[in-house]
Amino acid sequence: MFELDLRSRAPIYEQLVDKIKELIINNVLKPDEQLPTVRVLASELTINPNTIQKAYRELEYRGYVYSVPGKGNFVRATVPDNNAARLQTLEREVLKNVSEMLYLGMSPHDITTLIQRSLSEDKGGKVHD
Amino acid sequence: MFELDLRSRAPIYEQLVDKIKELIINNVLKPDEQLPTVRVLASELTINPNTIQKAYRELEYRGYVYSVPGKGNFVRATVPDNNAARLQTLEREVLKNVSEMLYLGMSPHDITTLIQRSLSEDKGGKVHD
DNA sequence: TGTTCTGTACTAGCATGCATAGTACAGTTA
DNA sequence: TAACTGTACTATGCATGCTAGTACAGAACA
Repeated sequence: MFELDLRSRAPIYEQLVDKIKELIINNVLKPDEQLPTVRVLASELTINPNTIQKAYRELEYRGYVYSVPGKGNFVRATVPDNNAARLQTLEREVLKNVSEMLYLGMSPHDITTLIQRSLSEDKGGKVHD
Repeated sequence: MFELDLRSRAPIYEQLVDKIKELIINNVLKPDEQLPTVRVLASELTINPNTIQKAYRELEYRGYVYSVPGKGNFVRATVPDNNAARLQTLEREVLKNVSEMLYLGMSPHDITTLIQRSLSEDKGGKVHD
């Protein structure tokens, strides 16, 4: 399903959360689609099932996944609702990154191009199909 | 000088690195300006001097600071030179953040406005004549 | 019904890393 | 010389990530 960097400083469960969240955002994992079971994914990635479960619980807490005991974990159709705080964090992050890009010598024009490209390349759930 | 979040999951020395780097990028700390000494900053923030030193060493390794034994730590005038890899990381990060902003319902127009605003608000740490 | 899948909830142990305290030494400056 | 500076150690306490192992309840199905 994806790769992990076991040598990274970032905890495995957090890498899992990040990658799965990304797949959901980019509509690779569709709403109500079942995720791999805890045990299956654990044996595929050769890590401990507890680590997978920790990632799934975190994803559920953040509103990206719901779990049905006895059945499995599934992609939530609705977008998490505390957008305001999250959006504010994202904005700050982007501003900081843009500042550093300028500091490192990237031109405002190239930065604008980068953003426009990402806006038109949106893989979002509403387009395609 | 700044505040720390002792309850954060992020290590103190890493918060220090991040904040000082930000001050340098935004030209609040000018080139060749002396940073607070290890011991002074430690007592101001009521943390251990070793933690400050760890942050300063990290900043030196990343090219933002140089240290003169017996004198102190100073802001480096030149921009770090392995820009390519760092810029690539920043680009990926920005693309990911923009994707999530779209997913959370922010409009492309608002995102564009945000970026343009940050580009014109540049505090010009480095002028690339 | 019984089997096997699913999620969930524990305990325990190990390794790693952060932060601390403490001590020490060399270079710089007044 | 005295009082700064950075730097380099050791040792300790503590939190956390990850693992192993065990156990139990709900769901699906032959």
